[in-house]
Amino acid sequence: MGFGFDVFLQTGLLDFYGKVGELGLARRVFDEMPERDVVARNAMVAALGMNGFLSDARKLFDEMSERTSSSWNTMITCYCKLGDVEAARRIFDYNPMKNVVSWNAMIDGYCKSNQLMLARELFDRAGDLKNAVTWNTMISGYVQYREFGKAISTFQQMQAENVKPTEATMVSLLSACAHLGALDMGNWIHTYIRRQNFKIDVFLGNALVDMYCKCGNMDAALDVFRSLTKRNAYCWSSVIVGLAMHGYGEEAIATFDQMHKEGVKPDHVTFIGLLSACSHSGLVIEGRKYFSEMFEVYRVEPGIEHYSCMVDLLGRAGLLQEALELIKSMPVSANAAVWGSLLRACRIHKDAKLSEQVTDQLLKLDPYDGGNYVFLSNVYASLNRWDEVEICRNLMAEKGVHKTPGCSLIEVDNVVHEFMAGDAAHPQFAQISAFLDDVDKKLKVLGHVPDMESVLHDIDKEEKESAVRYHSERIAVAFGIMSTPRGKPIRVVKNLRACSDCHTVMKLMSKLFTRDIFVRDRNRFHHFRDGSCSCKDYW
DNA sequence: TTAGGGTTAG
Repeated sequence: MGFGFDVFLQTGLLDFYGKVGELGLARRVFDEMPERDVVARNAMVAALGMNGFLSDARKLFDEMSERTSSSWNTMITCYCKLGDVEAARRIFDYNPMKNVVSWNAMIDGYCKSNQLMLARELFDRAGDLKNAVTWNTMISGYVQYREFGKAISTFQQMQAENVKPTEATMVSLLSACAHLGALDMGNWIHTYIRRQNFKIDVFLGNALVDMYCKCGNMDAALDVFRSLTKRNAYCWSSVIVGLAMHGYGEEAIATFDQMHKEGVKPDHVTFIGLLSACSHSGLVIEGRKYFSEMFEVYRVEPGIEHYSCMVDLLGRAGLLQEALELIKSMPVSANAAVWGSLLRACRIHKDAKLSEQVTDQLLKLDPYDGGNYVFLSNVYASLNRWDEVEICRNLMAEKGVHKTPGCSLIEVDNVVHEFMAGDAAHPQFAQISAFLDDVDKKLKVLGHVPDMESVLHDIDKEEKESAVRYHSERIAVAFGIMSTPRGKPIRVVKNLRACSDCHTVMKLMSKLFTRDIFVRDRNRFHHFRDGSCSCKDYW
């Protein structure tokens, strides 16, 4: 008995070392084992493969006189994790002991290598063999590639086939809701979680917190957060990012201090949240302090996103020179996002001279770099340099880069409706359009003059006006007001930043219709109420 | 005791 128990313990230790990346220690345990059964060999194959020694893993696997289904599945997983999905597929096809784990590992391998079609093909071929993990793999694959609608429809299919969802299913679905801003569905999932008595661990807890933050219900997010018995850096970061998005700068800082007190180490995402919180609330002194502490105290290396937050913070506060100095001191060269932050600040503070200088810097960026096309084209357009705009657009077409079209989402009666800028595809578009015309007339009476600054197309004034009116968030909000009961808050998610004219119109609409309007743009939440916005026009 | 699914930002 004693002998067998030793092997049992040693195998556990070997597995542990393999999983925490201590391959040397794993090897030593393996070499010193008096008896190596198939379980120990499987664990060693996994330890080698997962730590990058695929050929050693393969050699050990090939030498095994006896194999279990785990042996085969370990090889499939190792090949997938190291990016050789074709090799994994060859093992999968050849595997004489194929079981549901083999299918799941292979489907996940396709998902993780951005081959969703192949994943779905296998998923469909798996037929009745599928278990909850198979479904979860497919659903999380869709969420990872931002196919949120497909994730939800796959979940509905899972329910139709009477497969019981698990905590992992809920985590993926909540992530989809967070991205879509689908609060009603998120609430439904939370209720479902309670009814099923699912265990709310750090994964599920964080998914709930994040969903409530991103869907604009900060109170519910904090309720869940406070109820968690265990919180990791993800949970803290989600709350801090959430508070930042809602413009609660002081609260974000207090939360960060609490995180520090509880001994949870912040990561780079935590600092993105913290610094953007300072930025949204104009907390310059605090922002400077945390930026310098992030490496000195917390050993988190500032990345370009953190510099971007700081440029934004300093720029908004009118410290344009300091922002410029910071850009010059960056260890990596600035990208369009960083220069763009400074350019926005120049516009707010009406510094034409620096604006010109920054524009020059922007124009020096590589036009062949995909990320720069759109920004450059807008800069040229603002200077009325239409030839260059044309060149940028042609380059974009040539390279197959397309400008991200403005897109807004709104959930009405458990259905997420999607609107693109100037989009006439929605079945109720005629009514929406008439409604917006009517709103326009009312706003003109109130003295609203459309601001065309953010419509950078070489078109005449009248066309510009209609292009503004049909920005996606405006269509979505109009649709929301038309299709929901009086007094119900409107919640819209937009993929880009709100333009200044839409921002003004939203304020007026919140007063005109006595509605709370929440718009989550790329940067933060705007809560429009009674003619003003929670961002205090500072965004 | 060995094999498969889950979270923050971009």
